[in-house]
Amino acid sequence: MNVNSDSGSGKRTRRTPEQAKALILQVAAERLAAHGLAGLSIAGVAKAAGMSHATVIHHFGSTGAMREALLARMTDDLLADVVSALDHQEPADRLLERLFGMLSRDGHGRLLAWLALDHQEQQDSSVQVADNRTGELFNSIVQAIAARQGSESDARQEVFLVAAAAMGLAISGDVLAKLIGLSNQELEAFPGWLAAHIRAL
Amino acid sequence: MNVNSDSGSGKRTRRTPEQAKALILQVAAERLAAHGLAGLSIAGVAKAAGMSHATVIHHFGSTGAMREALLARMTDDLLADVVSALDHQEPADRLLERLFGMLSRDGHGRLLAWLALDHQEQQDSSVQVADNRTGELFNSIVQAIAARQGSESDARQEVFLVAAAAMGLAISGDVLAKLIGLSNQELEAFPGWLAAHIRAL
DNA sequence: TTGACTATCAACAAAGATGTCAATAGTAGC
DNA sequence: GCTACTATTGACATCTTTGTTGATAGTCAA
Repeated sequence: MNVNSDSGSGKRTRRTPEQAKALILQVAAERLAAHGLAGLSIAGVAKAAGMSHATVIHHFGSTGAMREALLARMTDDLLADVVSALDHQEPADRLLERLFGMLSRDGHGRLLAWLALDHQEQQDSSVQVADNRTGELFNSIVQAIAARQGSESDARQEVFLVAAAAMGLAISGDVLAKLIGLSNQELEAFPGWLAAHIRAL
Repeated sequence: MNVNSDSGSGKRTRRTPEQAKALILQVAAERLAAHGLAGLSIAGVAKAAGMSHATVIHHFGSTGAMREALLARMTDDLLADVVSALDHQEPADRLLERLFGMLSRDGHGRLLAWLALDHQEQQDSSVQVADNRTGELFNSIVQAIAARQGSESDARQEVFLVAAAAMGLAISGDVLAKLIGLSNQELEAFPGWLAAHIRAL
């Protein structure tokens, strides 16, 4: 588990700030996937990374900042993946599969939702949950859809529907599927189903 | 704010267990709407209800049990509203408006999502997020849709889409709308738009 | 080698949440 | 009025988490 086998000796491992941040975020991502949101406590992450929690705070400033940095990194990955898929002109069903998959996997969507909920409660509008690159990506998708068919407003509604569904799927997909009686096969087929029907709109 | 102006005097207000539970849940609901999920701490609810937090625990057994009781009450309201709308044969767009509205209002969807997140992390499957009445309602809706058109599997996917979108909307509707560039008008029109296009499927 | 810089750490502080317990005080029934 | 029952309470204990601080120890440059 421990990245550093430092435990016994009194030696300190000194890293560059970049290395330290990268290590911390990597461990945090692993813990998010393994232990869920509760795994993102400052003490837990620090211990798993083989350092004191004071060090983590030293690098990120606060627990919240660390979590947002993690979200930013995961969102970077997500955006890169979507952009790459768009560049390679993958079909819509594959694209939705990727999007839904990445949001559901490794707790990304849950972290996003959790931070969004947190920010919603405080009127802390200074902190941005998602940066503007996400907005630009959404915009370009909207433009692409609108160019091919229908009005721009319809395109926005479409994208909004997909995005909202993706969030809902990531957060409570299992529960909803169970409630509705969706089989595992049907659940897996959902992205394809949605892509097919959205294309038909 | 305080329900009881008990503060100064040493008098105790003795309630029946039913009255106490009802009062606590009402105050909890108000606090959820006003202060968000953080407002559901046992101490906070108790103080707002004008009683000691030990009393709250006495009635519900634990903090988690109180929150689930609140969820159950809110879900009851939601189901009752949907069932009533179904009985009055309201058009689909009105129905979706109601559903989305109730989930977005008063933090209902957020509480639902929060509990879903919590339960997902613990493998605490003994606790049910939603009781089986919800499942029955979903099932009857699926049957109704399937009877009118298409396969039952398609109907399940449709219902699943709407449910997931509703959750996503409740949790991060504002953020998503901002990111996508959806105007307030378009956001309000979304339920109607979705109803129209789902009916066309 | 020396010194400045700072990443790192242990210890401490403070806040908050959850839950327990023994004592107290309403209330209903006798 | 008296008694049994229990809703209510303040005080206490415990745990978790976040954040601070002064000291320590790598590292690089002069």
